[in-house]
Amino acid sequence: MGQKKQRLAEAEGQQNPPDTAQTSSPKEPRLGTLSTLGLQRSIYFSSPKDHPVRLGPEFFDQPAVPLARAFLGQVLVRRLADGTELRGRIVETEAYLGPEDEAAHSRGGRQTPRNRGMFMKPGTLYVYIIYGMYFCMNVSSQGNGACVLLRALEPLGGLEIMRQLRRTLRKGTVSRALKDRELCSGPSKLCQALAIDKSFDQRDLAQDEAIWLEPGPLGPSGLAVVAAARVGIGQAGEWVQKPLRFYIRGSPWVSVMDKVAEQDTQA
DNA sequence: GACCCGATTGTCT
DNA sequence: GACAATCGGGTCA
Repeated sequence: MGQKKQRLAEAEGQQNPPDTAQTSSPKEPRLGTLSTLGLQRSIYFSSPKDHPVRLGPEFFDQPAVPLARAFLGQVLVRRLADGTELRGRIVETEAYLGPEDEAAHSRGGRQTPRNRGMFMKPGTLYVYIIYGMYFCMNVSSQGNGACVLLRALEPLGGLEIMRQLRRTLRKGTVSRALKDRELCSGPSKLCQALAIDKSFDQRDLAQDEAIWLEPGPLGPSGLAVVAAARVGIGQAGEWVQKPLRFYIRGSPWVSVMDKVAEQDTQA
């Protein structure tokens, strides 16, 4: 319990980050991340003319579980029509394994117009509508019908824009200002905050001009990662319990913490 | 067509 | 913690 308060306190302390919509923190030099990641630039990074560093197709070409882990710590960037860049560090993901995974939309090999993105090349976005009013964003991985759901971000830049987007897209009328921790702490919240809708379905995260992934200051290595059961999958038999949700331990930005899983992962 | 359900969120108690 | 909101997509007749 005190632990939670401490996390909250830490979060508040980390808040007020300069709301630098277009720049990354000077304390977090991007150089060095490549070696931290243990990746080779020539393989994992491409450098389109206007993006100095973005994760290329090879990054996404791995099975869902390692890809879900690899996403942690990386920075999702969304460029709006006016050029504003919104940034968030990925802190929580879920892996969906494909036909054999009873909780996946591709279970049993089902392929429909809606979930086509799941079967497209790794890095393809699969954005769908849930509960008639929210969006969820997945990224196709290696493996037919397998993908990774992005569940939560630590907002890094463009917080005020995110707040506006969340405010205007939320139902209801006049509402209080959202705290930073409420901006991207859920799969549909992050879609709202980054203005991601159905029009992003089947786009290529490795190529698109409006959305891409940059290597994070820390990358996934060196992070303590918790593996927990996925959220919100009711009837999927044994698949309900499988530890296919991954989040950064201690991060106050995740949507749901799982204390039991954290203890199990501790060892 | 008709019907049912959902990888969620926000509000109220 | 319980529950309503809201509608696209999947399934079945």
